[in-house]
Amino acid sequence: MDNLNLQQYFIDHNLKPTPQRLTIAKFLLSTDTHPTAEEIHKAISNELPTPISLATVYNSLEALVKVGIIKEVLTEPNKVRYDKNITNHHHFINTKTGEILDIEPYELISKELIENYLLKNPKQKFKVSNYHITFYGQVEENS
Amino acid sequence: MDNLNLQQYFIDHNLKPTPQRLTIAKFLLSTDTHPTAEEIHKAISNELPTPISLATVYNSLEALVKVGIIKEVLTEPNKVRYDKNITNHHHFINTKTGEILDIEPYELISKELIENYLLKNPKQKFKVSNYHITFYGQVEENS
DNA sequence: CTAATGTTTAGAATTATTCTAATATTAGAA
DNA sequence: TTCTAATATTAGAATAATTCTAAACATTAG
Repeated sequence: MDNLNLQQYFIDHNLKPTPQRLTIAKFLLSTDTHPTAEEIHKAISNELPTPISLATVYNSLEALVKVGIIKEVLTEPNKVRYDKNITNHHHFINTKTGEILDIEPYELISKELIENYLLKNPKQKFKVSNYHITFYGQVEENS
Repeated sequence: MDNLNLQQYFIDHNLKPTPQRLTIAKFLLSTDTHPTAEEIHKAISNELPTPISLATVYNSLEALVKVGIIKEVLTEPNKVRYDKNITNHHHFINTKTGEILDIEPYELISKELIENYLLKNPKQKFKVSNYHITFYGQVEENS
């Protein structure tokens, strides 16, 4: 999403396209990493004419989550990371480095399979609206 | 696991079976919920002759995680919940109530399926050692 | 231009957790 | 048993991440 579309997206979702929010959103959309609020704050602090406060980073992230442009990722205790969202997807955690990789949701499991699976659990009927898989393991780069 | 087996398990894992640790472990093994350290502290505080400190609850939980009797569950931002573990399993989060249900891992996805799936991601080779699914949705009790 | 509304800010407050260093308990040796 | 070394527990301080507060600022509608 480029700058102009981002502005439009904000307006369409009743969110004022302030420089702070735009900068944070642009930064997140430009990276494949999953930074914390602190990390975002550091990363963007020299991209704005005046320093941005950490509170604004938190406020903005909350707003961006609300309009569905980014997502929270919970992988470590007591730390929230943020992920440019748009699509639903899964995560692979490299157990050696802690790195988080996005995994696209090619049809891994069909909704039917999931609901049948959950039916084995005898006491309840589950209506699954969404699911998220965290894979743990190691990665070898292909040559 | 009963009291005696618990003691033995601790000893086998080089963990002194102190009253505090035993009480916390017994409490967790007796519930299907996924309480926080605070909640555990409250729940057990009158099961011991002298009051237990919150620091000990944290220390004990860390020790119990280390010996593999319980697991951390990360479902909400900035909150760690604990789960009697033993088996690998998944979680269903009731989006209405926030309740967390354990889902037994009947063979939902085979390891081969997972690794083939991840192969679609072109740049890397993944060695999956484990995976965890969080399902989100609603629950209807069966009559 | 002004009022109303919404946004950002610094710093205080809060929450969950970890650290510290003093005291108590434990398990094993004497 | 009693002693001792190692470990565990404790209260309270410290820290980390986040949220709150209330003042200042900016933007928009009239």
